[in-house]
Amino acid sequence: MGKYKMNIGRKKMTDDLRLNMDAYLPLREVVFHTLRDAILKGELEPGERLMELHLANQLGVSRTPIREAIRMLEQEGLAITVPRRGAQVARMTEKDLEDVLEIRDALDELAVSAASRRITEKDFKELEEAMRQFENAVAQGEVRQIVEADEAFHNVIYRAAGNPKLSTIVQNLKEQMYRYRYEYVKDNADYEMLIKEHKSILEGLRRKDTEYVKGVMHEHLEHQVEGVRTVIRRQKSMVD
Amino acid sequence: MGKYKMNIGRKKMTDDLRLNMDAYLPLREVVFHTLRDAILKGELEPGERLMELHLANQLGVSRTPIREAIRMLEQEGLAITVPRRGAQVARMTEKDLEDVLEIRDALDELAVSAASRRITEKDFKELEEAMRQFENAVAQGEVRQIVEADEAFHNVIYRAAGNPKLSTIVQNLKEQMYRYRYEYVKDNADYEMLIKEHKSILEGLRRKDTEYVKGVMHEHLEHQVEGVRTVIRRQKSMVD
DNA sequence: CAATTTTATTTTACAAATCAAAATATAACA
DNA sequence: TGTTATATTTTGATTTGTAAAATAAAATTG
Repeated sequence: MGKYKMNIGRKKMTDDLRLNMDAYLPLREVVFHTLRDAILKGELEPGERLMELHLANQLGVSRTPIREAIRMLEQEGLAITVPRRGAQVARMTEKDLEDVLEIRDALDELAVSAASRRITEKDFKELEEAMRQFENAVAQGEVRQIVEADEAFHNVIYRAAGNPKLSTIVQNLKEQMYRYRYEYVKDNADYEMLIKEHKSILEGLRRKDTEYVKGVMHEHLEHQVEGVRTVIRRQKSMVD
Repeated sequence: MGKYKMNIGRKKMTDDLRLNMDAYLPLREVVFHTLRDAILKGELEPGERLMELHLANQLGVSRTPIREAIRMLEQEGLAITVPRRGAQVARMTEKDLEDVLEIRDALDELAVSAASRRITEKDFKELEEAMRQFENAVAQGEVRQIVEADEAFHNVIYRAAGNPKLSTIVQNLKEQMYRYRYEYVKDNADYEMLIKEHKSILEGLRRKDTEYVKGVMHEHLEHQVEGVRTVIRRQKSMVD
């Protein structure tokens, strides 16, 4: 069974990747972050091949740091590699999406109940600030900013939960659907509803009404599922 | 601040690591699994340095696959690396333990409720088999077997939940405390209670009494926390 | 003799060149 | 046209070399 024959991306490879060298970090880290960003922003598309030599030339480094960065991406689930075939940007199926969101739902519950216990006044200030940013971004229609402000809002909550490992895991889960989420926010999102939900979450946290916040959070996530599902369906139908 | 001066392990490095070459896998994968097993079994102790050249000589490979394997361990949280200082086996603090278990608790809840919905008769058979194995191992006092049977029992449940990503994450969380758990099972565990709890879980799943199973599972985990906490305290006091 | 400075050694980080093996693309042929 | 043979590309792994940082050892000085 030539099961390797199918599903091998052969798409164009983005020409413009640049390293951000200002930080003093091991090259592999810089490469890792560069590639990850490119994947999350969609510059490197799902299925696109990650060829060592090509990337090395493009980024002006040797194959060594490229290879190490790919191992890291692989472990994060952003790339998958087939022996002797190399790596490609991970695709996401609807099932993958559902699995990820099932987990996020559980972890959001944890985050919310831990956060309602541990949240400080400083955190509330940050939440309010993130909300303002979000509303501003919506007003200006800046998709990138909208996504980032939403990100910031939720990160405050995860941080307030006081469990760094939780933040890391959720961050990783988010990353796996980031590219789709961007599309979703751009085309399908009901911003007004999102704003309302953020307000409810904030307010519920203030009242320490954990169950209520859990509920809102769950809905909030549910809306994303639908949006992202649409995007994935669309992408899939483009491939066929 | 010479903050790098402290906490650098300078322990002996195990002499006997062997590669298991029978599987046809990229060398980096074989190395990765070899090192991971060594860490989980405690052959490589927390804080022990992972020196490329040394490992390369020991395993009879070049530095390249060693480096790539270290990147993978790093991403799994089993090793930490400081630039220009190299990698060492990750240590775990009590706080780390609590964080991990807080997450596992949440994911166990998810696993249990998903599993009670999706579990099949075949899964039940496997659960029963794992229970038998566990009881046998207890009867014979084989610690390694006990741990493995317990592992198997819980893995059936995670698998029954039908969410592979959940399994992966939980697996990873478990790994981070595996070395301590082994010690705990050896010295502190109340086997009879564990057996009872397994029975209750199985029975609860049969009755599809999700809330009940969640409760037992929670207790089950709680007991582990205490045991592992003891081990960590002991290890810590040995370092000071 | 202790504390500091200098020197040497070790180790990581990265590059580059090389080779085998597998996968992919191309050309030749029936 | 479809299959087979050939060439090319790409990964996997090794080896060698070099620079820079960290660590250990030796020399120096107060």
